[in-house]
Amino acid sequence: MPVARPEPQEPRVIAHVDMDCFYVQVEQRRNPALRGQPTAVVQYNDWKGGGLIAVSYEARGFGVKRSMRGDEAKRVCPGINLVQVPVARGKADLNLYRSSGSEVVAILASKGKCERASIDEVYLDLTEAAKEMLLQAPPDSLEEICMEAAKSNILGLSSDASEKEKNVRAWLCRSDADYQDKLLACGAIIVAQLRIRVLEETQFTCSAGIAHNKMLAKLVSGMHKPAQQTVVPLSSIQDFLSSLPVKKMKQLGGKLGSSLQYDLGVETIGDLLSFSEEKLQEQYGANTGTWLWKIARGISGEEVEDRLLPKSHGCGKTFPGPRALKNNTSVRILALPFSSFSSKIISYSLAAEAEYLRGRTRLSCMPIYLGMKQLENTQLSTFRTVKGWLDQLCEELSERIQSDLNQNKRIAQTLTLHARASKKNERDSMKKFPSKSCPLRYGTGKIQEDAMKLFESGLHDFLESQSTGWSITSLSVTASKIFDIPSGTSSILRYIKGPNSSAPPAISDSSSVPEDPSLDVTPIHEEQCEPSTSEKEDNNRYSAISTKQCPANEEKKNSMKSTGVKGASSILKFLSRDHSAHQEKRRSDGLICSHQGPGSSSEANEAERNVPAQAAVVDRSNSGAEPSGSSNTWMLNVEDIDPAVVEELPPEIQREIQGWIRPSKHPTAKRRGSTISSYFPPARS
DNA sequence: ACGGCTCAGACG
DNA sequence: TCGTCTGAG
Repeated sequence: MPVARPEPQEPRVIAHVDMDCFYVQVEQRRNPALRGQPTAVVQYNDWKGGGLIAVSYEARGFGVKRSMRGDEAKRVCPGINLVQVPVARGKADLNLYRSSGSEVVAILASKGKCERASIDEVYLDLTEAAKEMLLQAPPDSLEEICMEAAKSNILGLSSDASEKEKNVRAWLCRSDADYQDKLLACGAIIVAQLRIRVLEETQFTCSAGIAHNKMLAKLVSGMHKPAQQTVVPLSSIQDFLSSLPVKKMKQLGGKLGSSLQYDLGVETIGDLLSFSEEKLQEQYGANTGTWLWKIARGISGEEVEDRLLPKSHGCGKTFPGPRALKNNTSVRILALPFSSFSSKIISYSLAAEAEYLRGRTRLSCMPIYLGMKQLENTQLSTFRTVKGWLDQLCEELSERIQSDLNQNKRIAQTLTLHARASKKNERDSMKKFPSKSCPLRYGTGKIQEDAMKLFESGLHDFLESQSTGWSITSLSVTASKIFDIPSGTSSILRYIKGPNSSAPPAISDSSSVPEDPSLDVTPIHEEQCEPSTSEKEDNNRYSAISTKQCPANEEKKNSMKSTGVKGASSILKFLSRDHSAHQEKRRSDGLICSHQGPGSSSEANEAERNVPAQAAVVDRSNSGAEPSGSSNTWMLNVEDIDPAVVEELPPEIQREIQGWIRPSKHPTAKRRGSTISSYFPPARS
């Protein structure tokens, strides 16, 4: 539900910039032959020509619409070019569009506060820039208003055909306008210039709205498309809103808007004016009521956030209808001679059969025994299918958070799994599959492992001790709670490496050791992708400690003393717990609730939930040297830090490491002694 | 059995 | 806090 924000007293200049059929433009830039042609971007071409997700304006002229199928589009526009979105790991891959969007954001962020609102939209707060212009070079002093600005659409300005551009110039230069509209005029000129820069530097066109708040800017940015901008002068607001259908207002496109129509008889925003704030609050609660009252008057206090990057990364795929992940996709029928389901027909998956034929599955797993055995078997098989997809999704997610780490120095702290599932022939089939989350550990393999555990946990809750006939219709994994890594983190590195890297490592007994070029660091891809999927060129080159390859503790200490410690990788490796111990710990402390059979008690489970386990150590020492702003980053989970090793470090270093640790808020999470058990605190006070 | 895949934010 | 729900594009 929307909520009202206190509005700033000072007038603001806000712009909303919206790329024109963005995915199409990205494809047109990649293949210029598509320019000027009716074109649409589709995903999943196999079923009815795929679904359209972007349509060029030429194609729109033929009546092609978003959310037509490809076949349908061909019907109304036989000449249309259908471009498929890239596919990777069996799913749509939007990275091309994401990175193209970033190009645009980088330009638009140059003139003021910039908020990335979606892959192809931003809000700008141009207040300061507009004030500046009004002081330094007001529109009426400019001998020539830039062409693009003169092509603006001014809401409420009489748009007589040939005179329009002249009128617009006049409006932009009006010396008798009130202050706020003068600011808007400056904003319009700035936005026009920005849009030209975007076109020049990216070849993309965009449209924009310029107004005093986000709501109005957003409302008009799409009013004149493509490649145009629209300004909302103060005097035009009431007329504009009064005739605006409620459903057009952002946040009112869904149930709330419908409720306004059907429960209050409100058809336009203007109709809202006849309701008192109290009445609206009574109907929709204090927050939403006030919000409604205000938006009816063009008031919106929402600030433009200073944020160029997304707050979360998610990867998902749906498995609609017959493609649902289930144990009986291809039906084999087997009548059981004796079982509790003796009269029933049980199906099992082709995958399980194939496994059996390959000799990978033991006979006892095949459905020749009792009903229960058989159920286990079919579930195992479904798990395998789910795991396969989950692994794919996690692989993509891992890649995305790693490049976020390298390029933006941000760490995600929470991993969430969501699924949709349905039960066959169950009365309670309305029940939803619960989402589950846990602390996020970096590394493809770890993410895959944790995601699968989360899935099992969710499935357990979903099934509630029944276990037949379930299927999965969607899967997604999300990384969220993303924080900037604080700068000045690794004094430990400087300390250990010495003031400059030529100095001997202070921590080592042997005083002079040649600098080791981090050979012992294992790239995480190699570490964790056993079936070696097509390894792409690592332009996101990050490295992580491989716990697998850590020697045992004693050995580690010795190697530390004898060879010295060189570089972040060695240090992190040194700090980390050895792999088998780590595994034991995980099993006993249970970062994620492990699957519990029906009837097993849940109190232990309760105590082990939500144990923070994420930490990071980042070597930013060379980040200044990297021109791209991307530098190698080493990660270490705090749970992998060996407290015994830490104890041997100098006190100030110990203190620093302790500083990474935040006490668990969960008193039930019992720890032994000084076990490091918490996670790296986010960057801020 | 079809709009798929993302994102953000509010609420309890 | 986590999980659910709404809404947007």
